Amino acid sequence: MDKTATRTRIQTKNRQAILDAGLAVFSQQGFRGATLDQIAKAAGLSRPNLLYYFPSKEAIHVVLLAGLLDTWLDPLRALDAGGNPVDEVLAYVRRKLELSRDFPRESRLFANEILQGAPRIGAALSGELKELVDEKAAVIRGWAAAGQIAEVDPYHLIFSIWAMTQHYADFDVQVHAVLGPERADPYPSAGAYLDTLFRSLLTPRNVT
Amino acid sequence: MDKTATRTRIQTKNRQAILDAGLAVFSQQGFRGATLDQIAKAAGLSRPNLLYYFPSKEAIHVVLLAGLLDTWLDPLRALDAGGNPVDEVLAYVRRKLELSRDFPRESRLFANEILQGAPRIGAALSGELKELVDEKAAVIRGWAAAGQIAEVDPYHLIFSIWAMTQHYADFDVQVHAVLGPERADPYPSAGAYLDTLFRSLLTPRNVT
DNA sequence: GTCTATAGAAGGATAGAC
DNA sequence: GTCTATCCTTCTATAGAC
Repeated sequence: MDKTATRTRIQTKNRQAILDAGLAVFSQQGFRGATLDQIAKAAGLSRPNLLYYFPSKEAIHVVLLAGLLDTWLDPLRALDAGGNPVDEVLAYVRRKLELSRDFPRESRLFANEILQGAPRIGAALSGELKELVDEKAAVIRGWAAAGQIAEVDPYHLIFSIWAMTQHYADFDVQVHAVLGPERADPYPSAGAYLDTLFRSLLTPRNVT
Repeated sequence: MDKTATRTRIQTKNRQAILDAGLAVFSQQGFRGATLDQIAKAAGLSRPNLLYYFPSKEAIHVVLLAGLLDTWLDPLRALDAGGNPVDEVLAYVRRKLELSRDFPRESRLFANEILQGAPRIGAALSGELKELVDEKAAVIRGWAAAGQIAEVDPYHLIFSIWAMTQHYADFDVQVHAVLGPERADPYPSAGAYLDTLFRSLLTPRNVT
């Protein structure tokens, strides 16, 4: 039996409203900084009613974090050892940037969790995440050894892709403050810039 | 009269201990997530005694944030329009990375403030910060127009430098989880990587 | 300057009527 | 399923003794 199948329409709707509100509040205030009042208000429910759907504040946070890492890593999983090396990396950058554009709150939720020392997903970082990165780092190292891309540290390459793409979601306020109102949407130009940046890094030259 | 001159030795010492403790707690928990108890305990004082030195929780936070942006921007201010373009940018990257290595808590304090929507330094972002970045962006644009560096969007160039250098402080936990215990200090290799990355981006080639 | 005691507000969670 | 009322804890801040 699928648990969701036993839910009425109004249950599904309210659960979803709470998760959406929780995402908004937790991603901005962090777990400790968020209050049930803020979440309830954003969800359009009373505080006790909210607790009818979730047993505790933490339960909401846990549901939000679960699966987040998965979504976040899907683009890296898609990196194909059999594809064209430069294209594969650039496609990864592009997909990661799209995630920041389309799911900025999820990105900030993740950032908050890491800033607070990853109390809830620390294990997944040194487990799942490390394994996947090790695997893909080996792929990238192989491409470099074969002369298909320039010699780079694959770990720092991946870190730099994460840092730069997530920056547009996490530091959104700063980006907009600096660019001013004339350049309201930074994503098109950011995409072009990152494409140029990583292409110039990876394209092999001066092969001896 | 310098206010600090009128303080006794014990006042100076305790004030400093509180600010240091506040930095540790605020940078990890954010403003709302931090409690006076945590700060007092970290400073080795009782809670009422802490409030003898600072009138409120917010007062501690304000002192910590004041001057933070200044320190953060000093390396950018040092970018010299008269210097060698590529060297100037690479020196900026290096200095910014050193800041992350030497003051990771300050970096995380800043990250928390931005994630929360920059309630206390939003004005400085669209004022001071934007002005400085506009000025330096014009310098970089000039270098590109003169063919001294490759054509790049100067704003995204600066964003990418911020993102990648601060990443090692802000996402420290994740970086260490992925690299594992064997590579405890990521900074030497990060410095080399970033040097290569921005050198390959900026070095002009295929001049037509 | 530091402590104990405590006020007063806010926050998480539960009880029970409807 | 939703509400009012309420309990209990945590939190910021103050009072006042020492």
